[in-house]
Amino acid sequence: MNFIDHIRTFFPISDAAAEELVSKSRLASFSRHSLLHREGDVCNVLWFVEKGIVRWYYIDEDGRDITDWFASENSFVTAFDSFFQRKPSRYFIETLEDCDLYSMTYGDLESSFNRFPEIDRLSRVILLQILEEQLAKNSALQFRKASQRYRFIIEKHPDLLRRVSLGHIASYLGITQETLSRIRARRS
Amino acid sequence: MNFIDHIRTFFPISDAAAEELVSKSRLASFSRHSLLHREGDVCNVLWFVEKGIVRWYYIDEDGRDITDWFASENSFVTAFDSFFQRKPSRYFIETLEDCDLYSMTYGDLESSFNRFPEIDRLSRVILLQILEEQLAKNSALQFRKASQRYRFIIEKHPDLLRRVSLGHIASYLGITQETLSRIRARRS
DNA sequence: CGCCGAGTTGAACTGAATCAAGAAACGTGG
DNA sequence: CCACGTTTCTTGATTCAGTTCAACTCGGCG
Repeated sequence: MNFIDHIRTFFPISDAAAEELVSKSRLASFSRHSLLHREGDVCNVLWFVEKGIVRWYYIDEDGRDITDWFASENSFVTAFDSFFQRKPSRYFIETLEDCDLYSMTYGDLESSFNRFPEIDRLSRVILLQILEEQLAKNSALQFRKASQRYRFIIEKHPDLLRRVSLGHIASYLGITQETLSRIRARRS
Repeated sequence: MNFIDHIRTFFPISDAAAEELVSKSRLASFSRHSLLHREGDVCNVLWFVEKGIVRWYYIDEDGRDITDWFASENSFVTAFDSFFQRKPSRYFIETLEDCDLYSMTYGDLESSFNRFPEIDRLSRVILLQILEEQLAKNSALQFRKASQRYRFIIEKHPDLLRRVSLGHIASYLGITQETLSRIRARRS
């Protein structure tokens, strides 16, 4: 599935603008455990996951590797704290499987913004989707106990359980791997 | 301070677009504990806090009232899960002090989008600010213990401690009021 | 065959929730 | 301006979920 088809499921983009986006993007393959973006860098690329899954994480004050987000097929990914605002990021992005990703540079997207106001609007819509998922994750984790957090994954992102290692999921949920393992054992 | 002045601190808006926004917005006063928006409604208004402080919260599955966000002077507020996407919200918004708020309806903003692409872009920039604060809050809370969460408030939002009741801050931090009270007692 | 990463299991410890009771602050009306 | 009720905050005792640390299992792979 091409990313234009995906966009059209939620945003009525014109053929001209679609053409523009396609001409500015290119498809590339990455083997698993490729580092797409590194903390401290200004992120210059917006990716769209055609196939595979990537992980978005940071290293906290205590040196722990904490997963903030996963993006699998039909998701846009970039260092959202960096890409649009052109400043160094605190996140890393890595592939967890072999991936096929469309990519687009900031410069190209910027010039598309100027020529097609609807692309500007599209980017707002995508940001809203991201924001909304963040809010949903927040309320699923804040103040909830481990078993409820696990249920969140089961209900909202069941595919992750099959594709991602337990340790990454545990840090995504804000619990330890051991606790997640025990919870999963209880209900099986 | 007018909201146009605030916008101009981070976005170079033209006089024409500024004029448009001013003409579409109006200033109103609300006494403390006014309910600006209710769960289940589609939020029709974007507010800008000229004076005062508002709280953004939801009721979770167990019936607990959980504060997700505070907005004080020079912040934009709306039900971000509802306003742009025109669907029912799961959040409430209420004033915590007597407030002066600029407001703008969705319809007016929508028509401004069409006439001024830069307003479209401005809204994207504002969304990014919101998203980034959410990300920062996430990483400040996820996996951190109560005393570290408290430090987050002290460092990033010290004014809140003076203006907002302890119970609201505790739920914002994802801990109980009793725990917050004890932490605060330890260091003072 | 033996190593290695990923997952499981166990035991001890601990931070925070819960429940319950008081103290302090606030504001409303007499 | 005081008195009362309400809300907000503090303090204490108990309980429990989840972390930590450590050992062990399992399956794949060189």
